[in-house]
Amino acid sequence: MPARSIEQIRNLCKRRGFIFPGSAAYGGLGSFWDYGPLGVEMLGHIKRAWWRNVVYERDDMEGLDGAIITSRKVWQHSGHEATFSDPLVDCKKCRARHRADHLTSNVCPKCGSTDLTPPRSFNLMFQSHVGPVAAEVGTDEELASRVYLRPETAQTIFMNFKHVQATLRRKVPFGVAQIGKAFRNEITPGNFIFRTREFEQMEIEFFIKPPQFVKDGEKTDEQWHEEWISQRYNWWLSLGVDPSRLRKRAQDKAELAHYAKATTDLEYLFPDFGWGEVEGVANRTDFDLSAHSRDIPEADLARLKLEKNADSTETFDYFDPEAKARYIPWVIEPSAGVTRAMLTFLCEAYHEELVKEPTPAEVDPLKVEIDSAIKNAQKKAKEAEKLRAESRVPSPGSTADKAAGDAAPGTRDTGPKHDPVAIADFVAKLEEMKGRLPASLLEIDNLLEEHPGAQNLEPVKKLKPKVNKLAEDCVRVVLRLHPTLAPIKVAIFPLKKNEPAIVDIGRRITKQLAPFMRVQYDDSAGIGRLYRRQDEIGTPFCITVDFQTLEDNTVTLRERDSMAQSRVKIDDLKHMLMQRLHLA
RNA sequence: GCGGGUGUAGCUCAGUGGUAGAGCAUCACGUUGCCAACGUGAUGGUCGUGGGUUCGAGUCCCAUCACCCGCUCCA
Repeated sequence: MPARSIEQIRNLCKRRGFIFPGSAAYGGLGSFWDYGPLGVEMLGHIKRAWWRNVVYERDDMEGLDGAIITSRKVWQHSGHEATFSDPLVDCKKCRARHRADHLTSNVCPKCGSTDLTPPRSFNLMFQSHVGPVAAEVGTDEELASRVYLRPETAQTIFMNFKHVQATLRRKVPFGVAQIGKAFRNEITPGNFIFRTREFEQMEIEFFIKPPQFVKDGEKTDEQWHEEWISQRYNWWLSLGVDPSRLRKRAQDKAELAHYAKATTDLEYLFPDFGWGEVEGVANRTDFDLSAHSRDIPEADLARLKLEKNADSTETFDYFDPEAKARYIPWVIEPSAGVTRAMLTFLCEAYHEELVKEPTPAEVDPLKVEIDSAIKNAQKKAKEAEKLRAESRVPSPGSTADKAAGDAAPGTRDTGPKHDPVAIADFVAKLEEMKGRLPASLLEIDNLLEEHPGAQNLEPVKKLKPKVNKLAEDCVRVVLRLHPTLAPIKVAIFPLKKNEPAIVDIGRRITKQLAPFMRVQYDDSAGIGRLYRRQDEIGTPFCITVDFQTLEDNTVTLRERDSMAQSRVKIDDLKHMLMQRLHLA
């Protein structure tokens, strides 16, 4: 079972050195995060895995690393300066928020009020200025020096289309990959690192023939689009994401960005907030390359709803030697978030497992308490039922309803605090799980914590810490990360830290493996605790140097997921680990 | 930005106006023959921040910041 909540992941990330809140000593800065020693390793692994897959393993791709700070002109002509901002109005009465450009009149569609705030514009791009002089906002001088932190890496790829094509002598179809930071002043960041204002992208612009030049037997833009969707989908699966939690979803026409003919999102089923986009594969047509080009024919400008570009000095076209024609290529864009990928892999890898069977002496008292909790819950359910029946008598408009009368439906239930239906469901589940103790210990722990029917019940409050304590004693947290993604690859322990011969060998193995993989030597606790620590950060292998090592030069190799142990010759360690970690 | 909630040690929390605490974690020493062992000791907090009330504020008031949950956002 993967993570039950983002909170679990956030805690683990902070506690074990993956991710810390940014600017923490000064109270933090919203939506900015610092990646710690383990986080930076994992980000690096994600990026390398992606780069290997889309650049090294293909024969039609090149790489690029463009500047983050980009001329304002780029974003004017890409359409971002005009489009990448949302004029918003708030309804003062019901507090709903609407896009001003989606309202047909000056009336709130939710409550009908006309008491709306004036539209306020949120440009999603961070801006700065090149040069030391600060000019007054909006003046020609200010606009001349204004630059934007790129909101997507894509545009620097478009700017370099001809450079890459010419210097690497590429023929269409080919693509350019880029990994780098992007910045968006999001109105609503949140869900930990899912949506942040500074994030990292992995983007490809794959240049293909425009439809009118595609010959029989060649792939159309739609076929290329499909192919990239499945390519990218498979990449996520190859790194351990379960297909039941990854889906492809084609965007509706209304959802499409200003540049796209079609977009399919890859969505992961996150805890707490459900399906969330982790990658978008867009068919951007020839929109961007045309937008940045001078000398585009009127017909094409009209088709793409573009203005004539008088600023650009280039035309981003391509001479196709086979077709003997010059054209502006179309573009398929697979675009994923690195930081979002990290959250995805962490959620997917997070597991809690019962590794120790609680004894009957520990479980039996729990059963007694569960029985009394069930009895109490049933009593509360009956009382609530009765209360509900009575409260139906006074009609809406009574004093109790007045205060909540204007609230949107579902915001506050002023009725009895117990919901008989929820309690009945809770009781049924608890009964069933009780029958499966001790195996169901974790499920009960979760049920007491999460189930709506369990809230506000006194015996449950008493029961919860006891179940939780026992669960903690019997559980291990393990990140079942794909070995490629694990921040630490191998941990090395001496079975007895006061035995110089054992310690020496442990340190020697550490030094021997260090140039090839991230290793961690640890002698600061008993062997069991050392294993658990590594499980929690997803280290695939642990090596223990023991007394037998002194006799036959073998060590214990312990595998994370199965906890199985085997003996391996020290001389074979490096080779074997390289193989099993996919490093060789 | 608006509404609701939260903020005390790395973590989980106790502390209702009178000398800042517990458990876990971390570190040191000893002990320990493979899955969160034990003993002894130690480190660690201007109680989110700033202001106010008070002889005295973790506690009461105001402001502010951050996080969480909602509000058409998309990597």
